[in-house]
Amino acid sequence: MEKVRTRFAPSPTGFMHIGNLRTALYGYLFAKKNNGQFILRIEDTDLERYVEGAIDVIYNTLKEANIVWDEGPDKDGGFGPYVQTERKDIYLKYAKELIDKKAAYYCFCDKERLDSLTNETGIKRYDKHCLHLSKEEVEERLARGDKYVIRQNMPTEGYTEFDDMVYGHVSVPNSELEDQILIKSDGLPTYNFANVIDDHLMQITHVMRGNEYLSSTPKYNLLYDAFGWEHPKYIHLTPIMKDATRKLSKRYGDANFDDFIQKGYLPQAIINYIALLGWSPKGEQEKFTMDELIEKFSISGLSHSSCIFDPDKMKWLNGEYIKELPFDEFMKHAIPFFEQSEIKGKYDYQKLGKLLQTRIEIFSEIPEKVNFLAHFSKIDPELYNNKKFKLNGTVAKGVLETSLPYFEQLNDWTEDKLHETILAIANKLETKSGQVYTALRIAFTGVAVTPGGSVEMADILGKEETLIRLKKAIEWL
RNA sequence: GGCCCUUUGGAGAAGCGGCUUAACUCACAUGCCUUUCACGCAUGCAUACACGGGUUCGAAUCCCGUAAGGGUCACCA
Repeated sequence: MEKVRTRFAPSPTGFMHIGNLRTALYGYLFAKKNNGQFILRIEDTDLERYVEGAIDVIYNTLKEANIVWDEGPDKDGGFGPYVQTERKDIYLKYAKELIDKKAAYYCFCDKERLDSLTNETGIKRYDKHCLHLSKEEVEERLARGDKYVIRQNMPTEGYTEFDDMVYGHVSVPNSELEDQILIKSDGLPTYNFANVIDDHLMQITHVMRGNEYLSSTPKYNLLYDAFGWEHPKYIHLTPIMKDATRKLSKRYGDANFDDFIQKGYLPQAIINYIALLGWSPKGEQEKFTMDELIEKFSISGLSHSSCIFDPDKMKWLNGEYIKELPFDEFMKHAIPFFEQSEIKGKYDYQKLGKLLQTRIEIFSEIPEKVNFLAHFSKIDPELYNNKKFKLNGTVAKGVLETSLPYFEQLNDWTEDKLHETILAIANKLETKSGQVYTALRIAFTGVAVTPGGSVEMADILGKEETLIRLKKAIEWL
């Protein structure tokens, strides 16, 4: 088999959408699976949509996601340049070749005439008006400097067919194909044209892209045919939806890679999750490293139908990744979120981190999980009610009063000693230790749910503050 | 509207004519563990093959039609 070469060809519009990232991922996985190359090409032919710094967003996202390109604007593999605006002259040359072959023609129609072509259903289709211009007239108008575009001359009858590696055989009537513009009046190629030229020149063997291109694929093949070039293999990917009828898009918010990173998702978790969206591996494994993804990836696992992005499942996966992070790695991600919380600068982040690592699925949950520490106000006696430990406000009061002197006398304020102390208190009271633990935990924190038990809480609060809180809690009872 | 594509429980999906009284994962529920919550482990719920016709001894799996959803019909990609 020939060497596999795939490409990711984003437009620099400023964001890396999850759907785009998935397209890049699959292209990368497929290339690497087949020991091939993955090429990054920048499609910036739409000057109006160009956003400053957008190329860096693409670079950074791919790097964070661990998708490495073998060739690209910054990495010449002999097929450059890899930025379309830098290839402007190439396209024009090929367009002229097509004109010589009568597969394309100059068109001078202005916007008004084009608008007048609109039919009763509101759909306009170019009527090949300029195809019939005489050679002399064309040359005269060109010499005069008239604005022009170059259009592809489509057949009007018959069918154009192709085989897609996921959808199978697709057949489209040629009457549906418009004489699309190849070169715009600003001299730059349209996406459709530049794509064909570049994919051929860069020797791309497999074209992976969203299935919005499925119905225009015949146009591409007609272009390849006109040049006498071999078609690439096509792999069209289903869209990722927000719900049954709406596509996931940045307009509906938060579908960008960066947004997820900022919320505290791990790049590998995002990659793992989107790999599973629209592709399913053979076995039952769902958690994969990039290398495993490369090894397992196959076109046959690609889905035919659109899928709905499930934030819950991505969260769960992210939680799995968080749990297996080495602790110091976990803390590196966690610290910025502690800094954003209300306990900023107070309490031991390390100790809290230990408790939190199995309790969060995304890092941004940290503030809401620790903010309670910054508040301590009158505790509702109802909070002490606990059937299992035969606990209520009255019982709790006794437990707390008995406990106070024990803690006051405890100088070695460590988890081990705290445990011993609590056991001693339970012993003294002749009650279950759980009753003491629970009463104290409520007294120390004032909330029903905490990320750790009474010992951990006391340890984090420190002796001084623990005693203050304990005394207050007794008062409130 | 024309054309193209798609259709398995709430979500992702396996299934490729008999092994399917339809796997697995998330979500949800319950139990165990346990000083709360969570983790972990176990069980369960959902009672899902869009609908209608065929073909076949036999269909989620093949064929046709209908419906619904998506895409496309730009000097945007």
